[in-house]
Order: sequence, then C-alpha cells, then structure tokens
Amino acid sequence: MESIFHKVDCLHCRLSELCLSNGLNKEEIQQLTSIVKSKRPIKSDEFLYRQNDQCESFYVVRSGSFRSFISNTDGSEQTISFYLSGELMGLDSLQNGRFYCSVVAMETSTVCELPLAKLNEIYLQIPAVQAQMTRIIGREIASDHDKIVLLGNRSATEKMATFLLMLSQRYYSLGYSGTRFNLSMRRYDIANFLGLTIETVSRQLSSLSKQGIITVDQRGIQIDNMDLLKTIVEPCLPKRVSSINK
Amino acid sequence: MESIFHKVDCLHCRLSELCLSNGLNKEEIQQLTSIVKSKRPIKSDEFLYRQNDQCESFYVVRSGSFRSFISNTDGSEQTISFYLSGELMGLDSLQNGRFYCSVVAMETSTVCELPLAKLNEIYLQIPAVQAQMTRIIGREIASDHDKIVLLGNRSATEKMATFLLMLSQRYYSLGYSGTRFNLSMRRYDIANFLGLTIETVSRQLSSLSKQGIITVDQRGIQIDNMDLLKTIVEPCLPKRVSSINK
DNA sequence: CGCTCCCTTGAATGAGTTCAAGGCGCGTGG
DNA sequence: CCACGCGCCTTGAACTCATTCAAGGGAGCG
Repeated sequence: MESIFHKVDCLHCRLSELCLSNGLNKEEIQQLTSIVKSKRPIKSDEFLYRQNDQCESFYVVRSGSFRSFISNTDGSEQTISFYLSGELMGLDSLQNGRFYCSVVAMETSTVCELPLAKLNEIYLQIPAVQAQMTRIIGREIASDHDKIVLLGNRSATEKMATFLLMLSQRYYSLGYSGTRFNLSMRRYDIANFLGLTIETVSRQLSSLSKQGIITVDQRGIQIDNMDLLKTIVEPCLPKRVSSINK
Repeated sequence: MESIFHKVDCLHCRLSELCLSNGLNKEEIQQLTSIVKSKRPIKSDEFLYRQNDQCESFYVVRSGSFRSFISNTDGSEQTISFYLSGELMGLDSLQNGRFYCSVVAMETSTVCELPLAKLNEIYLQIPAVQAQMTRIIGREIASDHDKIVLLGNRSATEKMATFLLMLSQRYYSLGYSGTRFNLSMRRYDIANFLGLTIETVSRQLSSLSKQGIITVDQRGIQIDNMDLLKTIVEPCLPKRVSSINK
C-alpha cells in the first residue's frame, strides 16, 4: 500500500546527514524510517500546501526544489525561502498548527512526509530526534535572521551576489558543483525573494557577467571568479567566530 | 543568596499567560519558578549578551525593553527585533549553542533567566512546558516571516504604519494603552529595524502627523485615527483565517 | 509558423538617501 | 541660574539607485 512511488529508507538515504536522522544509530534510523510516508511526485507549480492549511505533517525535500511564500491582502506575495534537498518545510506552523506560508514546487519534486502525530511519539522514544529537530529549528531561525539582514541593509548588487553565493554553498554541501549549477527558480522568484524587480535582477546578472565574475546562460549559472564574488558579499556577512569561507 | 533583586514568582506574575508558564497548573508553575534565576537590572545600552557568546540561558523580559541586532563585517548592523515584557530572547542560539544576535537594553530593564540545563530537565518533568516552548518558537518564526514581508515588499509609509500598529497591539495585549505610548527606541533603532534612514523615519512620522493619524511628541506617540492607520497597513497583511483586527 | 512565457535592455521617473543646516531638550559646569 | 555642549531629532535640497514603462529577443510548444 504505502510507498508505491519510492521505497523510503533513511538508512541508505544520501541526505541522512542533513536530515532528521543525523546523529542517530542504525536502529534508531530504522525506527524513524517507519514513520516516514511517501507521496506522489509533485509537479512544477503544484502546491505542497497552502497558507492557513491545517498542518498534519512536516515535509522534507527528497528531490527537486520548492519555494515558500506569503500572500498578502492586496494580492502581492513575498517569497520567504527556497528549499533544496534535505531541507525541512512546515516549521512555521508550530505557533498554532496552521501553515504560515504556501509552498509550491519549482520543478517536479519529491518529498518525505513526516506525520506530526507520529513525530511526537518518536520524540519520546528517541531523544536524539528531538535534539536534531531543535538544531534544525535553530537553523531556520538563524537563516531567517540572515534574510532580514539581507533585505534590510543591502544594495541590489550585494543581494544578488549573496544569493548566488548562498546557492553555491548549498549545492556544494549537497555534493553538487558549487561553481556550476542551474537555477530552478524564475527571475521573478529571485526578484521577489530579494525584494527587487525582475529587471533589476536581470541587470545585476548582466553586470556580474560583464565583470567576468559569472557566466549566465538562461537558468544556467557558472561562477568564474569566486574570490571576487566573495569580496562583494563579505561586508554583508555577520561577524562570526567561524568564518563562512572554506 | 539568589534573587536579592526580585523575588521570582511565576505564579503571581502578571505576564504568566504570555510566558512559559502559560497552560500550566499551580504545582507545575511552582516547579518552573524554582529554576528561574533573577539578575540585577540592566541599564540602558548595556548588553544582555553578545553575538557569538555561548548560550547558557534564555531570558524573558520582565520589565523594560530590549533590542536585538546582528553586527556585520563592515561595521553596519541590522536590528532584528524589539523585545517587550513577557517575550523570550535567545532562541536563535538553538542551532549551535551560540547567540546569533546581540541584545542590548533600551532602558533600565529586568529579565528572568532560564538556565538551559535546568530547562531541559523541566521539559522531561512537565511536557506542557515543552509544548508552550514549541508555540513560542513558532511565534518567533512567524514573526520573522512577517518581518521579511515588511522589509521585502513595502514602502516607507507602510513600514512606518505597520511598525506603529504592531507596537500598539503589543502594548495593548500587555494591558497598556494601545493608542498612547512612549517609544523606548531611538529614531535610529526604528530606522535600522525598518531598513530606512532616520531622516525617512522622521519624515514619515511628520507626514502621518500632518494627516491627523498620529500625534508625535519626541518619543511619545498618540494614535488619533486608528482606522486610517489600519487602512494603510491592511494591504500589507498576510491573508489569514482569523483577522488581526479586533 | 505563430503563440506564449520568460528574459533582457533602454530611457524616464521617482522614492528614499545623502548632505547640510538648524532646533530642541537636557545635563554639566561656570 | 544661565551658558554651553552634546545627543537626538527635524527639515530642506540635491542626488542616486532601483523602479516603472516600453520594446524587443529567444526558447519551447502546439
């Protein structure tokens, strides 16, 4: 019955270190696996869930990518996050049990579903899951704060450069190239995420391209001069104990 | 020894409904009280903690107000939140145990200190504390997302109006007047919070004042036409099931 | 082939910033 | 008690960066 689409197996999942199962032993991971539900793939522009929906489950991106956004009374929207593989969606429902954002797929994507009821049981059985969830929540809060800094403080150039560097680092830590990747989002999504217009995004990409920092071909991005890119971004970064550069 | 400044007593604290003790019975509240430490009052511009400090405790505002902000490599800073009575500070350390923001007092203020070690013990003894903490975390995430919408999408007028309305509602729910209050923050703090300059903040306040919506006298704000203020803010609000207006 | 969607580029416009000057309140010291 | 200085805030004028408006290119698809 369950899982006609994919066999869920956290133990052999290449994302296990990023995901909830991080820090668990074999046995515990198998226990976790047992509560994870599989869903049919979600097509581009299809909703995973909608703002104000009752939250019954959290979701982890297994493949593909998603965009979360808040719709306002006047019909405008604000993109809050892009989600790549291994990232957990739905935390903003913790307040009152309803999703605070809508989430749509940006390409055909798959997710692992974590039913809340079962998740709460697991917390009691495996404290390490709770601990990992806490870290994930902390990561979410910290990244929201980074986003606030980006939106509040920065020029279009800095926003664009930060966006590219952020993506580069996320792809890299997923095991992909950090210097060559395809954007799964449209210009509109980027603009909306960064608090800019699509024209400005387009111009910024052209400008970075003219400076020889990147090569742009449609959705394809190649970073040709990572050092220069980091030079643009650096002033924007929070002072931290451990440097972000690697 | 402990608590030479204030007797901590969650049971008779007027903030108990907003705070961690919400939803607990008498006995449980007394148990919670036992782990809460008191600290000497913190003076204006004094740090409660600094970005990158190891987090040993969370803090709840008992009286006064605080500002949290992130310092960047280039020396700039971005205000993340203002904290009023009953609000919990320190959640952004959940990721890795270090504070992601600095927090300073905006006036002489007092806090209740919640040592993490003891808090984690209480979770096991009183599940309702854990549940309430989860709601508080959810509230934090949701309010961060609101802030992202505000910074990403909105004109200076809308930002200013939203800021005032937000404060009004928070003061009201603390039992103070929602139409007449003193700002504890300087213009600089407001500007930095909203991603504007102090001149723009000043002009926006003047403009709202000229329209008869508010009266401004230094830090003192009086809202003279709440309906008009809400009219400015409304388009910016997320579509929600339950309206924010009351 | 022709349509649509997405993206780029140019030119004009404008919201907010920057620069500059001045006012007000308050504490300190003469 | 007043003078002075300092921090904080307001206001005006010039400027600038991003937006808006407008046009057109190119990929993908029926």
